Amino acid sequence: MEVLEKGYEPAKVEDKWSSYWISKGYFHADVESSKKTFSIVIPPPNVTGSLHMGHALNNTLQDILARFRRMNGFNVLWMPGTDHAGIATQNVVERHLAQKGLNRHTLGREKFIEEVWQWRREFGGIIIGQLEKLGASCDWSRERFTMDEELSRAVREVFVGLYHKDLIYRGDYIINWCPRCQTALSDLEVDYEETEGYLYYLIYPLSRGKKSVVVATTRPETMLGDTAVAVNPNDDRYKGLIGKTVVLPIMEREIPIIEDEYVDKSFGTGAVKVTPAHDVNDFEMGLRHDLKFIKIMDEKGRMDENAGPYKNLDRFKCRKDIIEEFQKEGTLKKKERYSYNVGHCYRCKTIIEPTLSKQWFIKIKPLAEPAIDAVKSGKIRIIPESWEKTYFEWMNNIKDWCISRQIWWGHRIPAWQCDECGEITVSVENPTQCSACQNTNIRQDTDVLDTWFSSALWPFSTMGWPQKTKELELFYPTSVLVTGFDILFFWVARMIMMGLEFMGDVPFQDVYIHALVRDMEGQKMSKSKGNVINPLVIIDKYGADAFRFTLAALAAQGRDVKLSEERISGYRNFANKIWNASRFLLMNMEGYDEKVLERDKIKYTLCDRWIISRLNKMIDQIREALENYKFNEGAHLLYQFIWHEFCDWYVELVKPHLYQVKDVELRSTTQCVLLEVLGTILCLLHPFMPFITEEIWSKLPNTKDSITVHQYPESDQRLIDEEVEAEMGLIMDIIGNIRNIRGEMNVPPSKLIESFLYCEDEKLCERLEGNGDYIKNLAMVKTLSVSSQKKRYKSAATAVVNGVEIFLPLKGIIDFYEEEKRLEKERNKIDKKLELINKKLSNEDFLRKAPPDIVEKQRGESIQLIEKKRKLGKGITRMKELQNDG
RNA sequence: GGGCGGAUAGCUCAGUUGGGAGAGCACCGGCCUUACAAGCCGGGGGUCACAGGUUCAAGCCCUGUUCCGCCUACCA
Repeated sequence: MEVLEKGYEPAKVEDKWSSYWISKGYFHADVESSKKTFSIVIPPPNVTGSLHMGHALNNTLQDILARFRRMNGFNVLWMPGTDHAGIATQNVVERHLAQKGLNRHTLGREKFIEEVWQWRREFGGIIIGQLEKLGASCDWSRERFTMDEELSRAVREVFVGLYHKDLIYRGDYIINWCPRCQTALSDLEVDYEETEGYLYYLIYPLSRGKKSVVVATTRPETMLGDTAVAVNPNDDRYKGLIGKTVVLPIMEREIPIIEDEYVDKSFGTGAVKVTPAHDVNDFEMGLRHDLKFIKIMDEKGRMDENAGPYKNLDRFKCRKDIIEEFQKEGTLKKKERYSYNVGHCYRCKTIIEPTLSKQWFIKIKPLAEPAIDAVKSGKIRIIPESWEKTYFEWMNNIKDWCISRQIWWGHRIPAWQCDECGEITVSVENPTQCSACQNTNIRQDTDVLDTWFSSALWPFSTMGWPQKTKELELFYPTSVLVTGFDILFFWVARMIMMGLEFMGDVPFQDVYIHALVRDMEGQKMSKSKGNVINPLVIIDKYGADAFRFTLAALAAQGRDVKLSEERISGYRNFANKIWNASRFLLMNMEGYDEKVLERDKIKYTLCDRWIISRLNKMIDQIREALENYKFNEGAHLLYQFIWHEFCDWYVELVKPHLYQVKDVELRSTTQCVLLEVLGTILCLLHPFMPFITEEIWSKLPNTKDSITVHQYPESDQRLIDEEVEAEMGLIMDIIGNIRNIRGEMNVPPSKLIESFLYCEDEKLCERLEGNGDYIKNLAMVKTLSVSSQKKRYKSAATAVVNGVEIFLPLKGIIDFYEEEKRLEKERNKIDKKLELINKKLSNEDFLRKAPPDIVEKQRGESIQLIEKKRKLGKGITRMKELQNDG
């Protein structure tokens, strides 16, 4: 029999198993299989990404589900892959090029894209290997990339499909522009940050007369593009001015004063400067009032020729200069400190500039409606349910989705404009001529699609759509999507819309939304805060299993995960505990031969029956937890059972059985139960801790295949035995009470003492007598006498448990005064409980209205407590007497 | 402005047909007991944020208050 090394060293075994599982093809989803299916698509990490805590949590949970289902006989497909992450990747590669003194503009588009591919081949996708390290049981043979040819084909099909349904349009709209990335961003890609700044009050003189209007603004440079001043129609202050004009300072342009409900009378001066080409609201006012749209900045955020004297100035320098100019002219009425939200590019943090621009949009309402229904009807279940409300809130107020990006890395928009007639041709295959006039001078749109456009197709594009593949037939819709709430709108909602539109069915049945991983203080982990814990470092230090288990144990639904290293080391200890229990077991397997024992003839001891009963209860509870995404419950159940029931009690209880060389049958039975229980534990634990369970499993004498493909334990209700649990429970209580007395009385463990049990029930006496060895061994007592005849014990410490009185003669050791205090403390506790129960029992309403079983329970408890109190009282009296005697 | 979540032991948090207040860590005391000191045994510690209400019974359901997070929004 192989004996385990002392102490578990994860680093020695993890890689071995990772490659073993893959080489055996255990994670491969077979389309020819007739088994029921379970499928998950991974939220594809950015190809530039490296494993962070969010990934670790996300993929640990997915892996637990995948392994759980696989062991339950499902044909599991966990589809892995990466996302091309347009802006992020382009930025990374640009930085990379900059080190070589290159930039994309000098390279040109084609060369640059080749560089990105090159970069991807060299450095991209390292996260895949990191996921393997974590133990993720993805079907790696199916790894996909959003820019793969097949997936790009799907993107084009979808674009063309939507275009022909008039759900994609192109137009001039105000969009969020990042002057650094030089691209449009969707509303979701803008991060707003509260920023300290100033609110400037600018004086605009009326064209006629000496009066003027004062407008308040945080972005004075935009005044160069003002084409109106707006006031609220109900604002008496400005009643007479509507329809008149002011002269825009610097530009010397006459612009109208208009009325619009949008204007808030109470803010600033109640008069708003209107810059339709550089502000979302002003844009809409511009449309309503048919104003001019004057762009004053270029794509780099510099002032352009429409900015008059400020041409070529950076927008922030211009702001400064404009203010100086107003100051000089005496037309800056005042400035006041003001904090307001400023939008930043989510990728590079540059302040975004709302700009008028020609972009592609998806008309989203028609797609959103069925997506709302899918959740409303329960076709898709969002877990925890509380997120449904957030989903509906957003979906009901959804705005058209700007899908074009002015970058190079991504899916280029499959639209060609004719030089001749200007018509647009949209096509899956590259066209050679204009669809309207057949001219061959056509040029493809230079924009690429928002990365989330291709992500939205992920659940079916990865399975071969638009072809009708077996994968789609078998695995779509997927069983569950596991993701963080931060991409609920970016990704989840859009997948639902696209899935319904193109597959005619939802992309997944369940959406499990987990929380964010934060640091101990509850702060989001970020490089700038320096509070990042690197999962790879953690895996090296504590092992992937301990790490995974920690994440699962902390992943309570709807609550953030606050991660600390202490916690991880705690679960590392747990892994070690399992290791050592297994080590102990293997050290005592000598002579084990399962053939010696015939299943149905095995004579189990009480503690065997007890652990088997407990185990079978546990199996049901863990199954239920995992089926309901209660990862933390599952983890805690396992922890509790393995450590505090199996190790602390069962293994300790049976040690003497193993040392029995004479009673071969007893020894063999124990070996058998130990192996059975440990094996089951390992299976139950495997989805959480795949490596250590596989390692130990491989060393057990009664196992053949990999645990990865072993059947997940199922409970046998016939083995759950309440009577056995009660009886063992009583013995454990007795042991606990004796240990407690020893502890309180400072009796060293090495000191063996005598013990006496008294109880009136003769049958119980017999049973206790029969199981006396348990008490002797675990409570460190040398003699145990059980009797239904009450004797008088001098100088004995006492305890009462479930009608059984315990007497420990501790002559010379016991301090009567201390013992009296100990008993009194005990009695006080009982008094408190009794008080509460009596209050209930003396309440007639309670007796009349509460369910009978509850009342009965309380009565029973009351009787027990009274009896215990009486016995403790006697003990106290005795101690008092002894003190007087002494 | 709107929405969501949280407040339970020193710390981090579990706790759903409403009936037992719990875990891990930390702390205190005792142990190298032949699997494990990354361990074993024992112990102390809580007005379940506050105020009301429903109920025989509330950490849990309802109302309000305070404080803290997060999401979202078009007050320049």
